Amino acid sequence: MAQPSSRPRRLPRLEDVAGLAGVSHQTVSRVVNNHPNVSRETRHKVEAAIAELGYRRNTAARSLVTRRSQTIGVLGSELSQYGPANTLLGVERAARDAGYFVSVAALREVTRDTILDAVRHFLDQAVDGIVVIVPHMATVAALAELPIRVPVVAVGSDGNDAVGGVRVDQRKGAELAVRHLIAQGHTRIGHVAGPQDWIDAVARAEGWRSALEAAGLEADLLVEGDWSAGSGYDIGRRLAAARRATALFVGNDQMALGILRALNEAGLNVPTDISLVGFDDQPESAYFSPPLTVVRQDFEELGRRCMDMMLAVLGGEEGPRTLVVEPELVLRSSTSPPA
Amino acid sequence: MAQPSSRPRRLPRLEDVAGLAGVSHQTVSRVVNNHPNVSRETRHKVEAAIAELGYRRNTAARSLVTRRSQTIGVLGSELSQYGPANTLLGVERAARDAGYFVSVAALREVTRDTILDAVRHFLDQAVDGIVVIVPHMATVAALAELPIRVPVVAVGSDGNDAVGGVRVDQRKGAELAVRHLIAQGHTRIGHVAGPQDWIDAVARAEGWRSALEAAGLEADLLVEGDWSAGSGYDIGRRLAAARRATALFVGNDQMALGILRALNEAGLNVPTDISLVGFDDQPESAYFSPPLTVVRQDFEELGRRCMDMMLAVLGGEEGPRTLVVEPELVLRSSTSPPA
DNA sequence: GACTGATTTGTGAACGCTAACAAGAGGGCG
DNA sequence: CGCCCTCTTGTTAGCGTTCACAAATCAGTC
Repeated sequence: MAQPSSRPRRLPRLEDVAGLAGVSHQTVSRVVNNHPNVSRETRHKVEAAIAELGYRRNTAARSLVTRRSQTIGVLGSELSQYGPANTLLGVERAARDAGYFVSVAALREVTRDTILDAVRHFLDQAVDGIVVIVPHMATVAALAELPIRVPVVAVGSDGNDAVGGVRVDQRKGAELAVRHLIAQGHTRIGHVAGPQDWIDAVARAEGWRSALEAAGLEADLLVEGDWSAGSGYDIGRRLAAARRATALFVGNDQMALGILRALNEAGLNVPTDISLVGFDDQPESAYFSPPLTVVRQDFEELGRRCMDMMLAVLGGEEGPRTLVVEPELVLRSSTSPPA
Repeated sequence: MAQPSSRPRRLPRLEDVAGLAGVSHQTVSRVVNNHPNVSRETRHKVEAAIAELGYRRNTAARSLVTRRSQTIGVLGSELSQYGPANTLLGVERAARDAGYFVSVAALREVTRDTILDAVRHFLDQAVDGIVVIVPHMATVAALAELPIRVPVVAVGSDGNDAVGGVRVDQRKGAELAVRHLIAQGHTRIGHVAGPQDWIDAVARAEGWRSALEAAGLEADLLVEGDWSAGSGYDIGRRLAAARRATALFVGNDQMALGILRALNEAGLNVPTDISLVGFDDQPESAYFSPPLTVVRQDFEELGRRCMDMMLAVLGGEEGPRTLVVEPELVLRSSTSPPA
């Protein structure tokens, strides 16, 4: 329990444990690595010595010889936003549970160069795999460009033979939202999209379009924002003046908040005058005025799945290279039949 | 430029570069580490060889001998929230700029055990330092408990000789908010606090109290939430019914959102019936209905400062062990003189 | 009781790097 | 010319693991 009075100047190593247990360093190594061929008795002796000395194996020495670092690199952008942040958390949890370290590189700006730079950073660290949470179109292209020697799993992308993909079915989510509005009797349904260099933004716009077309409705009211509440506000003001739609499918919750604010200022009521559906379901959305009907995606689950796929690849499994998570429609009070 | 047709099976090492440049491996090492005593000519030869082979130094081998891993561990909780997430980003940026890797461990639950577990995780990785973004009271105590051999900087804590501290002056932020309300003529100013096992929550409550007392006003209306919009909503409903205060200083923006929703439902107007000040200033707060007056804290700057302090300590500097960042009051339309 | 095969343990050599020291080259000066 | 000093380069020995192999032990069998 108590610390030994004089602290040794170096951390104990295999050799020290071996000496105390009266075995060779190799035997200790076998115990530490759970090799089968160690007698019960020896194992106990060694474990006792390990406990007594507080031995922990040296990661650097280990990776030097195994050429594996037990580290997963997570390359992310917009990591302060609800979605990416929770995906990161999911990855971290699954990784640490599996005995991996998680190294993070955040991109402030997403360009070919910043991506390559971050990947180099990870390769310098000799990560065993890279999880990419950079939902831009540019990402996949940039990744394909450089000969990475380690497995890569990219969130939001479709998998291919070089890069695994785990994503939420954005298109389906969009269809859920739009079909709900159609079912309520809306016929003029607009879409406030995210920037079209984002994979998800494109997929959501496609889902919006396909759902409308399937119902024989016109898909002609699309405006592009930048995901921020501010851009939602600006768009909301314009839409309030035009009043062409009775319902809006909005690319994310933040823009929906800005739109809500603009409509409110313009004296329009949600949902009576205009219905609104958001996307993501951050915890706050349930407390907007009015509470926002949304398409929910489970980001943490997404992150966990990424890591599952990564572990499978690292384990040499041949499994699927792409994995799709289902979104879910959550009804609240920002939608109602048109007046 | 082009890849050599047959890719070597191993990555090049010092020896390979040395062979190509016609020098010893040690000279190459000197070039790589920017040692001064290398002739200009040799340096050029070596650099050319490095470039030709695409040599990158092996981190594991390097840390094995230097006993330094060039890695900073970031221990965080609530990392999906705006504040902690941005602090992490600040740390990451500063760390990567300084040539460090950033390893993350996220706590799902903050207890003595989970903290110790994560610290052990980092020590196994032989991190050079640990940045702690776990704004709970329990943190400092838990950290003090175990003999960590590396520098620790904790966000939100006051520094002591064992642990460096970088924090925003929460108390001052609270005072700014409350003084603003007092200046507008409010005399019944309540506080919706965060959980009192959070360092910041306590400091904000203290600031609220001290500002009121300094003005000779009663500090008797304090309710405790859990930071979430949901708890803000519940509290808001109760306060709307009681109507004891004409202004509320709210512990964070999310709770303010919930309160806004509750007051709205109750038919009360903000700011006419009740003024509201939030804390943090997440980007959305400017688009609440009405836009929220807040105390802003610069989380990314906070993270950068953490890393600055860490680098100073790692560099052997004796500098200050505690660092305070100033908050700022941002006026929007959720505050006005009482009716 | 020697032979076979499996199980358990030990030995030596990497892994790729840096630190410490040694050696060689060159310059200034008496 | 010889001495000392500085600058540059090379040599050797670890750092703490794991891997490949060798050796020792233990049964079981004829």
